[in-house]
Amino acid sequence: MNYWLIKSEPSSYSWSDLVRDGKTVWDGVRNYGARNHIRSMKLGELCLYYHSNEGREIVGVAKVIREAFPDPTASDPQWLAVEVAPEFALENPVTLKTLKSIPFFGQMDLIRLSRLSVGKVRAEEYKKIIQMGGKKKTQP
DNA sequence: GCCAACGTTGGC
DNA sequence: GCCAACGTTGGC
Repeated sequence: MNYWLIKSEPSSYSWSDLVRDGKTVWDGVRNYGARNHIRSMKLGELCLYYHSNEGREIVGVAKVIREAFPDPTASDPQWLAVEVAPEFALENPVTLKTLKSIPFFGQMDLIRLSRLSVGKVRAEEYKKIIQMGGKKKTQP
């Protein structure tokens, strides 16, 4: 079981958009590192959902409901997409600032490679973030 | 709005 | 194959 972190600017597609839609195709990734991560995503694996630029915080967790397939928005079939659905929201979003202030999280892709749109998350990191944020029971 | 980090492109 | 120029992303 792997854990991931997927980034989106709320102005283009926010967590609440995902909740409203029930699921979405995670497309538009045009970076080799991120693409490799998408390729390793397995059905049922969980992704921290991070809002970049506005908010700069992890707001919820999404689940992979379809494994990698050619990105329908790309003309080149090498680019891949997955499909994700909302799993649960966080009671208290965990901000980038908080993560940066705790040395434990210093190894995260999110911190080290700030431009990577799909990053890997260690199980311990995932657990701690959920602990800190708290599962929201009424969502989605 | 600025700038650092990083990826991509193109000239040589 | 190197490297400068340029574009994009994302934090601040």
